[in-house]
Amino acid sequence: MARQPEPQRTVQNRILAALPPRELERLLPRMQRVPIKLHQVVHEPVGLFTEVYFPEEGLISVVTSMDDGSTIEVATVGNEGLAGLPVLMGIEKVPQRYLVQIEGQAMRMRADTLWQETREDTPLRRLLMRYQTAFFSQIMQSVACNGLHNIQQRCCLWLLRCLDRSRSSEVVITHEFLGQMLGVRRASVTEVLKPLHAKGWIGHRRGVVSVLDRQGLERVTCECYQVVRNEFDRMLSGAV
Amino acid sequence: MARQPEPQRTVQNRILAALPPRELERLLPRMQRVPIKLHQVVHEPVGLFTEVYFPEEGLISVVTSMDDGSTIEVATVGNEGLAGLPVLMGIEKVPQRYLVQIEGQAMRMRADTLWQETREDTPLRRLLMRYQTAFFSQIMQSVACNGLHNIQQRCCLWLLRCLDRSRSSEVVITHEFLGQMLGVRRASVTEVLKPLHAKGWIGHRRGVVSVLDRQGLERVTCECYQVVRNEFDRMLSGAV
DNA sequence: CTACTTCTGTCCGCCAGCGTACAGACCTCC
DNA sequence: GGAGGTCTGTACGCTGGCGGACAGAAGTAG
Repeated sequence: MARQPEPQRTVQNRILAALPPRELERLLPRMQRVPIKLHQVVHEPVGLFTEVYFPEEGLISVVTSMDDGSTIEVATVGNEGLAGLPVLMGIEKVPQRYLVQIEGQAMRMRADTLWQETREDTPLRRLLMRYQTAFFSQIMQSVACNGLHNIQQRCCLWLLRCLDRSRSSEVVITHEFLGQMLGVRRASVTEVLKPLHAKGWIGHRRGVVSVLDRQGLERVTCECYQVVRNEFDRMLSGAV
Repeated sequence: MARQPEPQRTVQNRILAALPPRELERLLPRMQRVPIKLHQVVHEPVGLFTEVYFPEEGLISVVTSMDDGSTIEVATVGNEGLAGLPVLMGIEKVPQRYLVQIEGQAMRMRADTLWQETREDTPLRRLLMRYQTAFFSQIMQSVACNGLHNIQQRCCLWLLRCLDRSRSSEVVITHEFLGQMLGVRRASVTEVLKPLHAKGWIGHRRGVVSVLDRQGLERVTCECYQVVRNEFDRMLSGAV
């Protein structure tokens, strides 16, 4: 698919896009469209949240580390959301790392601007609160998923989520890194990918996994994929 | 420990207790102190959130079920929090079940009252937002915990959390039920409790686990216990 | 006291995933 | 083209937890 240069006017972030046009117009000057680069760290556990990101394309992972050095992804943020909810809550520091998993671009806003813009009952605040609830559901579902589902299911889930946020069907990631996202050994990743490859659902290149058959993956993923998707749709569609 | 009848004036819920006195006084008439009974369901996935609960004593679990009938706890709410955050967000339905795990009492408020009271930038809203951020951290830590830690660690963690919310050291629960909270087999619970019993850290009665040695449990639990505790303290203490 | 239910302890074989290790494949840079 | 780093495939033994089952213990109702 040829990459079309986006006109600056349309925003691809679903929250921003849902704003009343005049409100969006008012806010646009306070934001900047910036590229988000692979493995760029948007927030460190030690630092302050000085800026927030509304992704338009690409994916930001929220990752936790344990004392023993093991890491695991605890949430993802794509064009349906915002990386920086704590700012909305008046909090500037959280113990998780936010890092870019898939390249793309995002609308960036200063943290204090967001804070000002959401103190009153504005359309933006309403939308963000709905998003927040869906985000809660996403994480809660992940708690359950990590407790109940096996590596292959979770690996497919992860690939599908990436796919939804990427315009390409190629995911740039090593098995080692993917293992860190899933909280498992590198070798386990290789092992669960093998049968998927054998069935022709995915392709390989060094450091790249490409999805060839979405339906295939959807068949072996756990229900968590749909549950979370539905919940986001419900929240962003305006249902109570 | 003899159970003292609480004077109606003091609230044991940490959020309410942190309100400015006049604000609390204003809100008290809009709340009711109610007992919360073992296994009482505070919110069903199908129903509406008509009321919210600020627990004073006892514990409310947030539980998710999968299509295959397996269940697992995804969060807990004690006297540090509120069961009903989605209401704050203008949402009335969530796909999780809220059920009482440890008896006690809570301050109950109508959902629409909470909504009205938190539309503006009130002290209650500020506190709830801080709580919300800590709650996010709790759930994220649980995602990691379920992905990385073993059953014994998680079981101890669960017992400790109960203990923190209970005035007694006895937790009324069957292995079957505890298994459902942890997302594991009933027999696995029996197995991980055995060594704890052998070390004299816990005692048994049919349907009851009593904690005899906190320190012992803390030694084998994963770091998640402290991480979450610290995060709640940080949020409720007012740090940014 | 008896009958019945429910809860707990235990045991079996089994398998997913772990830790570890090593060799070959791939890419990049010189 | 060659050297060196990095990524991937695979293998081996081990263990934690599973599914399933059953017997005995502890309550409960009659």
